Parts: sequence; structure tokens; C-alpha cells
Amino acid sequence: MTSSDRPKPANFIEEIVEEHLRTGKYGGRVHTRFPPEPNGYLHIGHAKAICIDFGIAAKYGGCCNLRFDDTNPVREEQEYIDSIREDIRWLGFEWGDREYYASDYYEQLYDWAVMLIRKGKAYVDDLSAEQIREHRGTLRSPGKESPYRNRSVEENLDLFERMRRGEFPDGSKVLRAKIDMAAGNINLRDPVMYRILRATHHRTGDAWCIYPTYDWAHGQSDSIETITHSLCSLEFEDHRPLYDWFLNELGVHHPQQIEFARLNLSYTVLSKRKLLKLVEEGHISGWDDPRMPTLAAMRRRGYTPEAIRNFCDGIGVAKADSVIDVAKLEHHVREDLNRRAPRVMAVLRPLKVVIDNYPEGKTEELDAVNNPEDPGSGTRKVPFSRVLYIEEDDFREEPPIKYFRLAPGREVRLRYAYFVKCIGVTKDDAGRITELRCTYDPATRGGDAPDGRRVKATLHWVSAPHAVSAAVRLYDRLFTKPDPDEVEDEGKDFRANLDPHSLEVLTGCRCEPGLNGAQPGGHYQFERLGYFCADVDCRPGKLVFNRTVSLRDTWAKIERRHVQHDAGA
RNA sequence: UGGGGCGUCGUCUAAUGGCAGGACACAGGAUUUUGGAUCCUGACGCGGAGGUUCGACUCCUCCCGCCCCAGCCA
Repeated sequence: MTSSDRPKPANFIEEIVEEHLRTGKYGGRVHTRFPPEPNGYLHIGHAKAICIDFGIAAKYGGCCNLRFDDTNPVREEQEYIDSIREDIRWLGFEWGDREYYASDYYEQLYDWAVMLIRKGKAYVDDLSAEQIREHRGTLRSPGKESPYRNRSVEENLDLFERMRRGEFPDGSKVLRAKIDMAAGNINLRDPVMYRILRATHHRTGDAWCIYPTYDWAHGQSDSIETITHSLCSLEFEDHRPLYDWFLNELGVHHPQQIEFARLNLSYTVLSKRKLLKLVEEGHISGWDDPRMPTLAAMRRRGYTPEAIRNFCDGIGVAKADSVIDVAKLEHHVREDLNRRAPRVMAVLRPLKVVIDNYPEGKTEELDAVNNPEDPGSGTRKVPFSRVLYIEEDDFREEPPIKYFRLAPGREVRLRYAYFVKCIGVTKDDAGRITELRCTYDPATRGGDAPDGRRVKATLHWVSAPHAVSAAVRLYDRLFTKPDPDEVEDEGKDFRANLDPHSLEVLTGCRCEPGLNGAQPGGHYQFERLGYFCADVDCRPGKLVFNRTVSLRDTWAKIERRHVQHDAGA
């Protein structure tokens, strides 16, 4: 792509990239990477990074590597590698054969460490972890140099080699860069490059007993892969001078690191630590519980890759800390699903309706539009009979103001069927409504009245004898507060803001018969209710649907206002 | 308070010395066989104070506020 037919830079990173393209800094090359640590599942925050990393490479005709930053064997597992690969592919990105691992570079990293020792720029330190911390100083005061800082090159070389050979116990020695214990930037106060750790690595097994730290491995890994632009989040801004120092001392290819603000979402936690806690303490059913912000969970919930990508494009890229309103995410799923999800009728909380003047035993097949947003999607037949179910919430014995739906004496339309009028209510001994008696107008077949009379509401319905039953899981936001970390009481944390009603399981929902063929992962709009996704466990005869997101609901808003008003009055 | 960053509608995000624009959210209306979708309309913002300039969100100075860093985590 030439600069003339390219869209304007979308953000400050693209401006920098284009500046480099103009000046020829990297020979016109753009090569990025997405560098996850395989110690957890990818979440919506990673999706932002993935869209930036892969998106910028694609926009400028370059490519993006997938590199697993696997420098800590005690936390990393193959399971996570598999899930990360799956999630990135699902999101819609490809890395070809460019799948790398920091552990691929252990030998090179070791050689480079030896090089720094030879240059007098690294040394073996015998201080304990605690002593190192004490020597590091504080934010305001400079650190103290380790008594081992000025060992000879020969001694350092010997010691470092013996560290690798396994002659010393775990934690007894480290290799440190010799930079500046008085630096204002604490990352420059002789950072640790290697620690002794006898742990089996998921890829290198027991080949090593010393492991490079992230700080020592990351920049060089980018360099080895000839990355041009190392995009990462803000907290690594402080580390850039350190990476620059390493790369300059080594005299190797030097990528440009650019930092951007990570994603925060209202009503959501995104820290790995907190998500892990939710899983381990069983507040949710697992990493793919549809209330989780992980990509695996969102997929199960019914989010589409397109919706997530559109969301990521829509939120922009900048350096200011920010919290995106989760409503924006919900907007993008609705927007995408509105276009593609077939409409279907399902009654979540069934209320029986008998059409008194409809012949017993008669069944009609009525035409229903599959998706009004997609004319090509055609129509289907839906059975109608004398006994139906409508939504409990679509009838009120005493309708409040602005309530348009069914009530005694009131006429409404049954979608694609007939106008019906409520002429009676049957109750049980406890006074609960068990059944509605209605009449229908045969002249309104299909839903239009030849005499031009209008109704204010159209209800969804299913024919009782033809309906298939289903379990439906109604998911809502996991937390009650926009900022889950906001707690009143000292000693409480985000768990105190978990919403006990974030999941409601409905059984005995009644669906139009066609839904019996729903395949796991299939998306539907249940008319007037929301978007639903057939769960992985969904089978014919044992239907299970997850609510992805409700439809925008003007009535619910009005009703909420009434309640607030009444409460305030 | 050492070092590094960041402050534009309620929430995100544009503007690169020349009319503060867009999205989401919110409010109202049109339309509608989904109280959906669509369309229209509206209200709301440059952290503060000085300075430079014909003209400042933009440049300068000072102030205020917020975030990150003291793992042998990443």
C-alpha cells in the first residue's frame, strides 16, 4: 500500500509509524508482535492489544508475530498456549509460521549475558532477595551498591557458568546488570537478569536451572525477531530506558517501543490476579463462564469476533488512562447481531392463552420473516393453534400508564398471526393467574386488520402443542458497581461487589419448534427479548441458550423511571 | 516527596495556530407487524492562572489533579 491510498493515521502510534516510513528508519518495514505470557486466558483487554498489534502490521503491509514470553516456568502451561492460539484465530488474526517463544532464545540470551559480563556490564551477586531489596533504596533515596558488584570479569564468568551448571542452590545467586544504583528510574538500579530456579519448563524441560527475567528477555526477543515497533502498555514506559541500555550495549537491532493505555471496562475486572481469584474461589463456573471478560467466555456468551473487533476499533488508542463504558461493548454486539442473527420466537416465562373462538384441533402454518434486516434470509412457517403461550410480562391485570401490552378487554397483535382480545382471566386458589381467555379476529390473519384498526403492541408467542422446551441462562453484568474496586468497608475488595443476580437460570422456556435444530454456537434473536446463543451443551431435545445481550428496551426504561418516581414521591 | 506518564462533553476519542467534530450514553420526536432496527433533533466539554499571538485545545511559564515504578512476576 502506498501512502496516497491509505486512510489517515488513526492514532498516535500510526503517526509515529508513518513518520518512520517517511524517514526510512526501518527501511520501510513494519513488523510487530503480540507477546503474551502463557499463564492465563486472553481477555477483552488483550483483544485491544491484538487488534493494535495485528491491525497496524496489516495496515502497513507488514506482519505480526505471535511470541510467547515464557520466562517463568513456575506459572506457565501448555493449556494456556493452546487457548491463546485458539482465541487469536477466533478473533480473526493469523500469524502463519511466525510462532515464537522467548525460550527459543535462551541460548542466545545466555551468550549475550556472557558478552555483558566480559564488557564489565554484568555481575554475579550473592545477596539474598531480601538484601537486594534493601540495597535497592526507595523511590526517594538512592540504592547502595552490592559488595559483590566489583568482582573480576573472570570470577563473574566462572560463577555464571557454574550457575548454569547447577552448582548453586535456588535463589543463592543472580546475574545483575551493572548500571546505576542511584538512578531515579528504579529499573536501572542493577536489575536482575538471571535467577536460579529448578523448575521444569513447559518447553525446555529441565535443560536449564537458570531463567532470564522478563526485562532481560523481552527487548532482545523483539530484536532477534527484527521487530520494528514494539507496542505495549503504559506500565512498561519506565522499562524502555533499560531495554534501550541492553540493546545499545549489545549493539543489536533496536526496535522502537511505543506504549499505549491498556483497556479498562466499567462493571468489569481485567487483572489476571482477580480473574484467577474468581475462578479459584468458584464465584463463577470457570474461565469460560459467560460472565467472564475472557475471550473464551465471550465466545460462549455469543459475542462475535466482528463485534469485538469493531469495539476495539471504536475505542481508539491513546496514552490517557481510561475506562470504557461496557455499554459501548454491548452496543457493538447488538449492532453486529442485529444484522446477522435470525429472528425466532421464544417465551421465557410462559403464560397460557386459550383462544376461545379458535377451532379445537386446528393448526395453521403462518409465514414469519427470518430477519427483517436481511431480505435474503427468507421466511419460515410457524405453527399456530388454539392454545398458546405468551410472555408473563406481556399481560397486566391492571396495566400501568403507557403499558401497551395485553390487559383485560384490550386487543393486541400476535406477531405474524392474529389480533387477539383478552376476555377473561383464570386464577388458581392462591389468586395467581393460570390462564388467559382470548378471542381472535379471523380477518386479521398475518397481522393486518382489513378495516385499518390499529393495536399498540405486538407480542411474541408460541403454539403450546408444538413448542419445544429449553433452558435459558440470563446473564447480566458480574458486578454491581461501575468500578468493582470501589468498596466502602476497609478490608473488603472487589468480591464484595459481585452481583448475586448476574445469572438467572430459566427452565421450561417454550420455543418455536424450529429451534430444536439449534447448533452449539448458533446466534438468534429471540424477538423482543434479546440475542441468544446456543450453548456448547445444547442438544436437540435438551436445548440450552445463553443470553448474549438484551435488546434495547424502551419500556423497561419507562418502567424504571416510574418505580424511581414512585419511590421518590 | 526521586523517576516516568496523563488531563477535551457523563464515558471514550478527534483537532497539529484559524468555526471544538465523531461514537457510546442520555433526553425528545418521526416511523415501525420486535416498546427492536432506522431516521431526525437536543443538551452537555478544552483541569486552573498568567503569557506569546490579529487569533491558543494547540506554543511558553507556573500551579492543581490523576496514573505507574521500590518482584529473583510479566
